[in-house]
This record gives sequence, structure tokens and C-alpha cells, in this order.
Amino acid sequence: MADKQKGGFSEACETCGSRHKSIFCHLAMDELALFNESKSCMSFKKGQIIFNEGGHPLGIYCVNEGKVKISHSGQDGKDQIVHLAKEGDVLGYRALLSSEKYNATAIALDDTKVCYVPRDTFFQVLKTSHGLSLEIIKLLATELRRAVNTITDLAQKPVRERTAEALLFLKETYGFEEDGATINVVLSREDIANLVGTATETAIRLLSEFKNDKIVEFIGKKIKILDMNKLIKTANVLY
Amino acid sequence: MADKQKGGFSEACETCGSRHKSIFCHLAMDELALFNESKSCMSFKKGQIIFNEGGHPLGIYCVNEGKVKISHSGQDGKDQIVHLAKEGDVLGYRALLSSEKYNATAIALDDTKVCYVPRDTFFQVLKTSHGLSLEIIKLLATELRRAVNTITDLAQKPVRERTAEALLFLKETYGFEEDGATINVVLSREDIANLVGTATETAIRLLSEFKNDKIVEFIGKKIKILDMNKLIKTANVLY
DNA sequence: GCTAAAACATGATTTTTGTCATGTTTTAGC
DNA sequence: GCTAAAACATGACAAAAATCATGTTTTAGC
Repeated sequence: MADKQKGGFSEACETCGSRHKSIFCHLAMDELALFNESKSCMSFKKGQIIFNEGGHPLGIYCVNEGKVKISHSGQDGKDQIVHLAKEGDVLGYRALLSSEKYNATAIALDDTKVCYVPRDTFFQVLKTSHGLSLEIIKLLATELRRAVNTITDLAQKPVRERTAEALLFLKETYGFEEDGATINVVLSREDIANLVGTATETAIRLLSEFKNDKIVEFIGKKIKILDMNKLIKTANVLY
Repeated sequence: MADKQKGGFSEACETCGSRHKSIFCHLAMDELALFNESKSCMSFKKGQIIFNEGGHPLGIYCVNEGKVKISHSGQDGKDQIVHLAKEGDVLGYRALLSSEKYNATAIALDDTKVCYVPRDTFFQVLKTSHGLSLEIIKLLATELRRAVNTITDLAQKPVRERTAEALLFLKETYGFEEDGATINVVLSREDIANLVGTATETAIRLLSEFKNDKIVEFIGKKIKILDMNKLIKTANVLY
């Protein structure tokens, strides 16, 4: 199990660096203090489950460090990756806010540290903080727009374009290494396939093609973009 | 152009029947009065555009009567239908809330009556009404879950299953006629294809197959479900 | 360092789906 | 009611993508 602790790596919510990147950026000091009193800090090793589809949400998770994939399971058990989270991202809020079970599973892609804010504290602050409501509304609205764009892509674009687009998305989400070209995340080919929405073999083949076309190069388990223009062209997006 | 008027078919927001089905169900009387003062009533004929992708939202639309398709345009101009609205639904709120341009176009499927609440009034009420914030959050959260499920379907299910599912969705959204079997909406084959996410010819072919399999029957421009069990099985969903 | 499992790779084949072509039916406007 | 346009339909074919099979490489655990 994950290491659940009150002390450990944790610092106070009031001084937390991740906060400024999150929906809690505008909270007042006394509201942050409420969070701080009741929050737990948790560490998850690579591959560990943070929460599970079908489970009941009892709080929200704030990613402090690390990377998390959020995937939704189809009928035959095949996963579709519907979100990739990083430091500053909040997880599990959608289910909590609509009083539903988790509609997806969150798994750490890296060693990950999260702060867990229990349900009651979250709602208590939500009740008084209109700013938080608005931040949540904005976040949901943005996610919804992204989802609609993904729907259109899945319905209309061929797998090759979507695969190229996925690489651009990974770059947007996790950025580059110091070399300014290697995408800073490790995903298996299966994960990439589940992000693109295709068979694993197809994803492998297309990535090999991209390599042959000198669009990308594989550096260990990471992908380095050699020709951004070609990649954008292959993805068929305005950039 | 649409007939924009202050009087006409409109009744007061305070007594509007559609309100109870909408996110405005918990508004106080004085808040409703604010809406009522500033709202416009508009009528759109079948096929008319209510708002256009890329345009700037200046208010929200409350559907009073009629049916509306909301579609997002792909690169090659092919539309993807991302939502179907009916009485009580609110349109255009996502773009307004995230201060973005419209990400989709709304077109009347029927002769449709809407109430238009200008931006400022909406935000004024939103500022004071915590209940409205929560309703909007719930609505967005529900839409987001639906979108995630659609994404998984598009990525994983074959067109035949998705087409059957689309018919079930149309039934859920618009219900049956008095006969208890005919889906109460008229959509062209192209619209159905754009809802399913497939080519028009493929949608036509699959619907013909469903007819041959005695799953559905075509009554004029409407679709009658003859064998619900078979349809559910074809859609491959738990129901 | 050895071994089993997982991940990656690639070929062959089949299935699914889209595209193109063509013809018929229905609808809307004069 | 006539006519043009749109919608519907269907066949033939091509392209895309999934599946199945098999082999190699890498990784993780003892």
C-alpha cells in the first residue's frame, strides 16, 4: 500500500509551490489552513493505483510531484487514457462534485506524491469560497472543450495523424528534457496505443515509421522529436 | 434572421415550465426577476443557426421548446455532433464560462424557441447565487463524464455497435412518440453519421441492415424500434 | 548473472470501414 | 404539378486498421 502520513515530505498548504498552478491559487490563508489541518500526504510508487474506477470518492488528490495516467475501461477491459496529470493537477474532483463513483482509474507513471484533502473539508471551503467555485467551473469547462475536440479527432482523423498528435500532446503536457527535444515522460507502447485509441501493434508500427521518416528517435524509453515541423504536418493540426 | 422580441411567446422566467428542468431550478424569485428583466425571446426555424463555432458568446440560451443539434467542425469541414438539446437545456454556457469562443455550432432541428440571457445578467446572478454555481458544476461534471465515455466508445467500439448505441441515445434524449416505439426526432442520415462518427454511406447501410434484421422500421423520416432487446445486444451495452 | 515475464517488433492475413460511382426517391420552391 | 436539389440507397473497390502469429529484446526479481 501507499505510504499515508501526516508529516514526511509534506509542507504546509499555505507555502506549497504546486498550489499556484492549481485551482487553489486564489484561496485565502484561512481556507488553506483548513486544508492543511485535514490533509494527508501520500506517496505512490510507479505503477501503483491512486484510485480505482467504480470506487467511491472520499476526497480529492492534489498532485505534488510525479505523473499520473487516468484511464477509463472499455467493455473488453481495454483501457482508454483520458487524461495525463502532472504537478499542480487535481484528481478525482469530477466524481466527487457530481456525487458519482470514479469513472476512471488513476495510476502513477512515476514515483508520485499527492496531498489528499477529505471530502468534508473540500466542500466546506467550496461552500464559502466563490472563487474556488469559479476556478472549478473554468477547469471543468476547459476539460469539456478538450474532450469535445478529442471526440471529433477520434471520429474523423486516421490513426497515423492521431498518433502524431499524441506525441505533440505529450510534449505540451510534460515538456522536453534539458536537450529541448526529448519528451519528458516514459510510456509503454501499450499506453501510447491507449492514449491514441488504437491497437498496440498499430502504435508500435507507426512509431517505427516515424523513426524511419526521421521524425523521432528513441532515447531509451523516451521519445525525442527530431523534426517538429514534419510531426506537426503528420498530425495535420494548426500549431 | 431569427425573430428577436421581448414579448411574443415569452412568459416570465418566474413561471417558466422549462426552468424546473434546468440549472435554474433553485434560483430565488429576485434572481429570476433579474433574468426576466433582461432576457430576450427568440424563435428559430428548422435549420437556422442559433450560434456559430468561432463566434463570441454574449449570453446563454435556454431552450424553451424544440430540438437543437450542437456540432463541432473537423478539419475537412465534416461535422461531429457532440450534443443534442431539448426543452430545459441551456446552451452556450461552456464558452461563456471559460471566456472562449464558441467551440461548436448550434442549429435548430425543429422550430425552436429559446430565451437569451445576456452575459452580464448571468454573471451577476452567478456571483451571488452559490446554488447556481453548484448546478453548473454538476452539469459540467456530468457532461464531462459523458464525453469521456464517448471517447472510449469511439476509440474501441466498431461502427455497428456505435450506430445501435446512437439510436438508444436518441431514444433516451427525445423519447418515444405516443406509440411507445417511434423515436421522437427527425435526423438525416448524414446527421446520424455525424453523431456516430462514421461516413454517411456506412450509417445508411447499417440502418438498412437493422431494418432487414427487424430491429427497426422507418416511419416517414422517423425510426421505430421494433426489437429493443436486439438493439441493446447490437449496441453491446448494459442497459 | 540467470530466468521468466513483459515489452517491443514485424510479417501475413482478414476485417472493417471509407471512398467513389451511379441510380432512385423524396423534398422544397416556383 | 414541375423541376432542381437534396436525401437516400447500393454496388464495387480501395484503404485503413485490427488480429493472429511469431520472434527478439529488455526488464525485473531471485
